[in-house]
Amino acid sequence: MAKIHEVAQAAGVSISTVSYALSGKRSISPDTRRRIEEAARELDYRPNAGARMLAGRRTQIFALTEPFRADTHAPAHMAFVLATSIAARRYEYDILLLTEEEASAGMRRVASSGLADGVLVLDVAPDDERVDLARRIALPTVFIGVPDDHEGLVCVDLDFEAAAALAVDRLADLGHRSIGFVGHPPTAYEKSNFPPRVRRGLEARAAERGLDCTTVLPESDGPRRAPVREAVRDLVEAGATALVLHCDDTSHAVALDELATLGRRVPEEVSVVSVGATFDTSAFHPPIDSVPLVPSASCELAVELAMRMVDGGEVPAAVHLIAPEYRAHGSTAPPGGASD
Amino acid sequence: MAKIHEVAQAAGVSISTVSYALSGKRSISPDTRRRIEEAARELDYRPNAGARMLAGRRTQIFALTEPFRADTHAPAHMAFVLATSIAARRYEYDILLLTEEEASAGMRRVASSGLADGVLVLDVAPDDERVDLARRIALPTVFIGVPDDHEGLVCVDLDFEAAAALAVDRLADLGHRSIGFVGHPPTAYEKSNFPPRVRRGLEARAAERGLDCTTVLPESDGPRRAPVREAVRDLVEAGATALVLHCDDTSHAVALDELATLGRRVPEEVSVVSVGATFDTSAFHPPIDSVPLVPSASCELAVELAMRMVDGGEVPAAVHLIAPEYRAHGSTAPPGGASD
DNA sequence: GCGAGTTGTCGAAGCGCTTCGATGACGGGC
DNA sequence: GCCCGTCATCGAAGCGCTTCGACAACTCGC
Repeated sequence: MAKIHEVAQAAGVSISTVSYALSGKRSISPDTRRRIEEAARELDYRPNAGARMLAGRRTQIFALTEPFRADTHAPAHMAFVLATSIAARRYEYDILLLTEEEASAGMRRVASSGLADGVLVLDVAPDDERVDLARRIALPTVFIGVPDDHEGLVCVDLDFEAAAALAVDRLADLGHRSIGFVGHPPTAYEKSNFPPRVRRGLEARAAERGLDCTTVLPESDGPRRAPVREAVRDLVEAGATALVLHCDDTSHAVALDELATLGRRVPEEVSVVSVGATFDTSAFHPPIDSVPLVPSASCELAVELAMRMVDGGEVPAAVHLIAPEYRAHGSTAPPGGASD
Repeated sequence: MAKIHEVAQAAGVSISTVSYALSGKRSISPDTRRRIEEAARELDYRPNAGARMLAGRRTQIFALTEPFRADTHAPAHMAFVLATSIAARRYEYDILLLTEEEASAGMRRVASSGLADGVLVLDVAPDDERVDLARRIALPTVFIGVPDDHEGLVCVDLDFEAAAALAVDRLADLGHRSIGFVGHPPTAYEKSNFPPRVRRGLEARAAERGLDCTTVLPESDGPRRAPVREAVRDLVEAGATALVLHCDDTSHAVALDELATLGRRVPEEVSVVSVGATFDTSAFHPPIDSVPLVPSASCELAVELAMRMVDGGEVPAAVHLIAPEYRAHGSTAPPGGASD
């Protein structure tokens, strides 16, 4: 743990010169800068974190609150944590984990001890307790997800309504007139904030385009996922020529498996699109079209907004919706037609 | 963000008195202490993190490195992260996340900037690159998991060999003579460090007890998990009266489902035990006996050891194995006998 | 009733860094 | 050739806390 003093000595300059050379906050002659950088490298110098926090007024840390609820979908969650961490590192920021009940107490603690420069809120519930807290603490806070009451908050999220609409448009454009929607289990529509948005967006656009749309929210159960299989069978037999899926990965696989069992080819006989649920639908058999969740997009924007707030910039309290993107993998085609 | 100065003023004492009263490092008269605590509460005072790091020589932060490998099992991983965080909070420590490639670069960075007091290493691979690094940095480091080369390291882990042996003993004691082992897919035996230990422990103890033991490592595939079903069928038809499972949750459920399909009752006709894989086997149908992974046990011990090292205590470089525990849920019985 | 502890409190010295204001050296315009 | 502006660098003042040593004010034991 070399100190700035040693670097200064090695480079034959004062410590303030070292500080300025390394931070770039004042101009330093090229020659001096080179000597300093060399000395710093040689000594593997990094500013002491505590001293830096105290003297500068940056901690270079964002707190990430994530209440690991019982219904938390681990893989998706991990993807978001990871994406946030990576996005933060781009700005030389580290992520401090605030879990569980600690989510609220931790936010308070971190705010009043000045441990973090900002807070990123993950796994947002419709009636999230962290909403009130965010309004009270004087720390830049960004929600990744949209709580019901989001007045005065900065939120970032995929535009789930538009995502669903995009899928509907694709199918409508191809000529489908009757589609089926396989959603999450019913409870998900109370505990999380986005499933209802997908459903709403889907049904609204389907109505607009004059499509017949049947929604099924199969219960989750054992390894057989009988309810999902049943849902797929019912929808297809009732005449749906396309399926929109908004459920977990296993249910996706099961739905495809059931279509295969029924002898319905994808996309020749049934088109399939996944909306706002999975990350990589190209690994399914067959690969399926999707309007995917893109954790990096949300997390990068969230971090960028947080950075702007830390830097004293103006960030309007608003819901920042990320435009969805359609990724074709060959699982849609005109009804009764050929692959597209 | 009240400062110690304000608390001192409010309580009518000097700042050093406040510091001592709050840290308990010197005796303070009960009356003074009360006044100080009251003032601190009133002002919602918390020592500034940066100042504390600088002046004390504690950051109150542990870095947690977790390289989110592609084959990382998200739910298990999350459970460990969570358990670590909770264990750390008991000592008033926070967790700083070091992900991905950042795992190594991050360890170096954190060590030389003095951002953390110690490092906890998660998701350890047999040939983990963090091993060398741990030996070089002058920061207390504890591995949660055991790399092949662990000389000079402090490691904590469930005693997987003993866990497997425990399951074998249970079955042997009940009178089983022929058991089947359903493991993870073959690749898991190269990338992770514990599957081989389970297998080794199981086969060794089975040999000791004179049991006939057949091992199958079914490939992982689609939602049907055909290989697992096949494995279960083959083992049972070959005469195994008990099944030891060391695979993911879905495979557990599939195995039970297959037994049901085959009309073999658990535990009357086939006993089933899960070893070192799942957290809660009581939710299966039927609930099954297990020697579970207990993230909290490993993580608590890891944190405790790290704390001891931070406090300058002597912690021998060694593998600290946690004794496994058998949890009965009624899925084992004497072969061809009644439930136990 | 006096020296020797004890106890409770205080002032001040850092911890390692950032940043402000000052200073000296230099160059260009007139 | 003088004045002023720029540029590169430096010294020193904190940032808010912990901790060391000092020191009154007591308490005892004899």
